Amino acid sequence: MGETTEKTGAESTAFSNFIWDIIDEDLRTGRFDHVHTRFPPEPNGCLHIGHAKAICIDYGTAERYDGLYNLRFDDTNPVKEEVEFVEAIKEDIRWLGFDWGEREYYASDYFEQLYQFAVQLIEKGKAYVCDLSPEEVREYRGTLTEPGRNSPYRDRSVEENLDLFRRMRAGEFPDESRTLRAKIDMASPNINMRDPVMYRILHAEHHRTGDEWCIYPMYDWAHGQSDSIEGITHSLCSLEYEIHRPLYDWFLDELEIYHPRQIEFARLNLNYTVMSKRLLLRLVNEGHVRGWDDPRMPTLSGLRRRGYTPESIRTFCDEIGVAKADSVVDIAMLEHCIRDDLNQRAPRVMGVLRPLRVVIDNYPEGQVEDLEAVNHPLDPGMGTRTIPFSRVIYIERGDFCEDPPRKFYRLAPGREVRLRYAYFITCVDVVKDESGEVVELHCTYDPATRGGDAPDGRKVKGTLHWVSAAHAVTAEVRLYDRLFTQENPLDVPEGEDFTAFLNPKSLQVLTACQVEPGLADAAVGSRYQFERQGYFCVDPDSSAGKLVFNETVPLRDTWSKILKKQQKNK
RNA sequence: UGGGGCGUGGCCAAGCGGUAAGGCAACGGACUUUGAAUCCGUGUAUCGGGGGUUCGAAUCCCUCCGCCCCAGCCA
Repeated sequence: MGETTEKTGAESTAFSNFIWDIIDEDLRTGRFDHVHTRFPPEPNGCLHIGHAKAICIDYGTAERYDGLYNLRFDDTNPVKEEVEFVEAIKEDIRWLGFDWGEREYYASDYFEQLYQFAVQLIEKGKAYVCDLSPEEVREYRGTLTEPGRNSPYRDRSVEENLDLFRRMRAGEFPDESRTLRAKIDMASPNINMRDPVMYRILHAEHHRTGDEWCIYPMYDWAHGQSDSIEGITHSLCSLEYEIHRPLYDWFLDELEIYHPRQIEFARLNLNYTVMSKRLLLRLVNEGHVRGWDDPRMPTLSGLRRRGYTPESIRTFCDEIGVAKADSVVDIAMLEHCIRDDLNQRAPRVMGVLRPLRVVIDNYPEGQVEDLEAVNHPLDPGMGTRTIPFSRVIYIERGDFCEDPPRKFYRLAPGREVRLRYAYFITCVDVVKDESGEVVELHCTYDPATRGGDAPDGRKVKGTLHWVSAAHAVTAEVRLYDRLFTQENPLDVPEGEDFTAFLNPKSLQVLTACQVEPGLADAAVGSRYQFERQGYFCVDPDSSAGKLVFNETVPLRDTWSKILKKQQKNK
């Protein structure tokens, strides 16, 4: 992002993190003379914003040091992984703005090499075929406080192990009947070192290798060697792998192959949402959301559909920083990033979400005026447009109050306000239905205030957005709120489930919204600021004649704070 | 409980022995044809607690406390 390593002192301080400190040191001491990273997703689900953080760290670090980065799918478990996810993941990463070029790899590319590595370990007497059942393996492993016991198959001869392992590969044994295990130390205080499984038998079809294999490497056995094969210098990963590092070191050292340096950082947590593929999958499968790309989901596809820009997500990832402390980032930080980005780039339009009909009594029947409006008050380069004005318009229901509270400076009986880019109007009458609900307003306008300025210099406090009733386009607008009502949805009472905290009002659909006519042909994905309301994005559900908008994020709303304070003081 | 990590204002997070950056949030005010944006301003931070070393410690040592992770033939 325009950052170079030649920064001023202030900038380089602001952008430092402990990973870069380590890499600086590695480069200085000559441990490495370049930087090559990788992002290693498992294709078993969609990427979420937590992955975006990891990608920005992995790829951003490589960019910072003018190095390379790989994309490698950790596809070592055929029963969980699907091609659809590899495609979705690639799309998400590209959308985020990263290009891995030709360096797209798969752990499955290394299956044969990994097999040969395993044979090497067997030959060194460092791995053995174990016939213990899954339950027995668990029993033999011991507990956190008690050491494990050696497997009775631990001392098989090299020849027997070689033969058995070959036959495992040949498909002679059923699933779960045997495993290949590393011979390390069943008494290690680090449970990962208690003869971990390297291969398991899985008669399952793999999305890339088909039925070529019926034994598959465990992640722990595949990961470090994959990094080594690819010449990764800095293997950046999340904290939970820290305790696996001794195992990765052991494998690499026993194999005597190139040794990357692993550095662990804390994964991203956001309040009011969940960030695990398993839970996200449940939300999808149980129908709590409409899919992985539901705009309420923290998935990249969801955020994209919601209207988030890739730039805003990358800025967010930069701003939250990188550290080793577990933390929960306030969703307000993310919202700030998208507002900041959209404020600069989104053209402004007017759209009335909850229309209230207003008749301007003294405006000539049948007359239509084209009024000029700027597309972006901060960027004249974005040009202007015209908006039709006529005798009957719609304003926002919330912009009228019959008995206004203090400091309410919108429309009320007898009050004058400005219609943006149009005229000053004064409310002269309120029409209600039998139930007492306001259904229509009558106003008068001041012809001298065309464009929104009064020649006599009189001021109005309020400016309202509006739309001409005869010209407006009807649209559906989907308003979103946080998916969960509780900051930490996982902090559930006994017997409860995180779904208990699902926010019933996370989606609100408004079907009778009226937007300015220029929006009729808005392209799917285009983003706008509906003035005084928020940022909206055209949803793919839109079709010719049917516009659907997603609310990306509302504008900050000082008035609602004032109101809340007033009510509290009562 | 064994092991591995982590604890800096409400939330992130700099800091690496010389006397606590920045962002978000919050709260004032200015400005305003978006109650937006923008601009100004506002925090006594027990640097998890307690000892110690030092002229001087968030930074070094000791100790205690709290939180997270590991007992998948998941990744």
